[in-house]
Amino acid sequence: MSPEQLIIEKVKGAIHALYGADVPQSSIQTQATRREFDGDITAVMFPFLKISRKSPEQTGEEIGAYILEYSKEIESYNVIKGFLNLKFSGQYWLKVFEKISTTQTWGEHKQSGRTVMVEFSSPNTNKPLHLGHIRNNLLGSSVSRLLEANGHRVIKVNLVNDRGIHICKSMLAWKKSKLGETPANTGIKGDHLVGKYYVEFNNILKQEIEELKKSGVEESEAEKNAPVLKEAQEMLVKWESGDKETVELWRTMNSWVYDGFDITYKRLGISFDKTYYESDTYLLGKQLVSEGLKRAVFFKKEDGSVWCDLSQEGLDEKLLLRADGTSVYITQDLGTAQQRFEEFRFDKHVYVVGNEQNYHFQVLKLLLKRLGYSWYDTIYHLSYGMVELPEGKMKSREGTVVDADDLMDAMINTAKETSLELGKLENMSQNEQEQLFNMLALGALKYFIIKVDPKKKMLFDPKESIDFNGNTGPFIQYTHARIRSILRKASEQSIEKSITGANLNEKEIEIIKRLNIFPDKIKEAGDELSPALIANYAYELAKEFNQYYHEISILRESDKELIAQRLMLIDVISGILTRAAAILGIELPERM
RNA sequence: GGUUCGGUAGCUCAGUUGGAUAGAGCAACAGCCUUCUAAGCUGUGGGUCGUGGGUUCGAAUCCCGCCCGAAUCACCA
Repeated sequence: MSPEQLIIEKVKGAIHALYGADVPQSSIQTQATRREFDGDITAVMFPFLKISRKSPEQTGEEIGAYILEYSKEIESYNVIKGFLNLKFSGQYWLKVFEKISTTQTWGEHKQSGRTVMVEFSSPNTNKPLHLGHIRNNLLGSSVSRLLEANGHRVIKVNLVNDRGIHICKSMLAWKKSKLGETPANTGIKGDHLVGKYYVEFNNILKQEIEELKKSGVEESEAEKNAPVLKEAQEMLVKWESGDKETVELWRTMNSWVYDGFDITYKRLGISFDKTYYESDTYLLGKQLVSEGLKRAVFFKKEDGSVWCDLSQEGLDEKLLLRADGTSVYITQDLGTAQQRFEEFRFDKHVYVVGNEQNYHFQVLKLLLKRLGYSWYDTIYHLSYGMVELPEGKMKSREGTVVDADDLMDAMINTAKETSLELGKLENMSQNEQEQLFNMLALGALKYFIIKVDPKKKMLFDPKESIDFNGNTGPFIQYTHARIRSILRKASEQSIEKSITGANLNEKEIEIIKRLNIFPDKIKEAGDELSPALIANYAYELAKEFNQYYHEISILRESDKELIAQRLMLIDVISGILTRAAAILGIELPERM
């Protein structure tokens, strides 16, 4: 039972004994006592005044006195205004500490028997991954681990958008260049090479539009009628009709991209249980639409296109099939969702997709509901805000993006410079050093991105991201390295760690309280699908340790029992930090 | 215009089911390395929590109006 739950029981009992009334558990409000007051848990007295018919102070006094008399866990109490502050005994916290330290899986929850599918990443194959994708990937993978820690069976899936006009654009520009460039003959990473030709296409397009405008064509017309765009559209038709040459080129260029993506995913520490390709799924859903049409859930317009009227829900009409009978994005998503449900019978399906698609998912759920699927509400759109740069938004067409690979390289460089400056690596081999730089750089990047509430748009300031001081990933890594260093020294001197029953100081109790709420944090973060809560938790814990570190000398104490107990405490801290970091995907070094 | 989401210190962000004097980091300033790692610690300054009402013993938090910003409302994906 948590301290808060315990206090709720006690207060309930006290009110029953003192005033002969039963109050619902929900009316008993507790919170951690604020630092400036003496106590651990605070109960709010205001809701009970009608029952006690006394002042807030007097009510608090009476309840406090009663609890003190009948509870061995409570050491003292005080009342300030309507707040009853209760203080647990050191013995109580020692027991809590013992429980945490003997529970190997502290923070992990029992198997829930629920299956959760998480779709994330979902890249286009016409360009390399950029900062926005990094946020998506980091969110998706940390949310997956968070759900696993909550005992769910998690299936991570990726839906690769490998077909459509965008990839034709890259293909066309590549073909036109007649250079025959490949990753092998240029040494360029596959996704970057294809991305290069996507930018090239847009350059050609821009040029053609300019020329058309010079010859007197309106801008909007020029944008629609540029020859190169027509060519790309023709290419898409060729692809859809299975034209051998086009399909061959498409396969080749996509394979370059996949090789490139694999490298980036690996660096980011990301994997999937199943990968779907849109070229396989884009026709799915037509069946659903025609059934909906039969049952008059949808309707057909004169030109033959199929729509759903969502005006009742405050939305517009939504297109489901084009006049020529081909399917659109949402048709595909309807089919995919249904297929996945048949296959996995998930209890929840999380889509990690940017907030520019809020409307899309609103519609998707509504359509599934209209079609009569009872599981429509298990679909959850984890919508995250855009990543912006100090100069404004990123635009991949104009090449003003922060490339994922470049960014990681830059951060590894900074990690190297910073580490060498601080000069702590004398005893490390070249190989170990490289590993450390990599760990620090990715730790910094991951923490920087994950610590922000997913809903909010975030600003990525390169200057700030490479700062390894303060509320950062490297701070947590540093804290861990410090702890491991102490434990190494203790082990060299054969000092045992154990819980001896020595008195705990205030800071230690504070730390134990924080360790104690770790399982609740995991639960809360899992319910809200917000790894940011775990990031902040880890930071607070690390900060508390650093303060503790400066207050006392763990190994220089004369009392052997005290040393043993303190070693045990920091060992537990290191374990929890490691577990929290694992959820965030951050590796912690043994030394740095 | 409709829908959705944001607005907290100069900047980047936290803020538990509504609770006490709203917190971190960065930046600025002042201290702390003969001691287990100074990527650290301590202190100072910095706030009409967008705004106006309402509910309540009590509001950054809940409700309503307004202001500002973002995304979206395609026979693109």
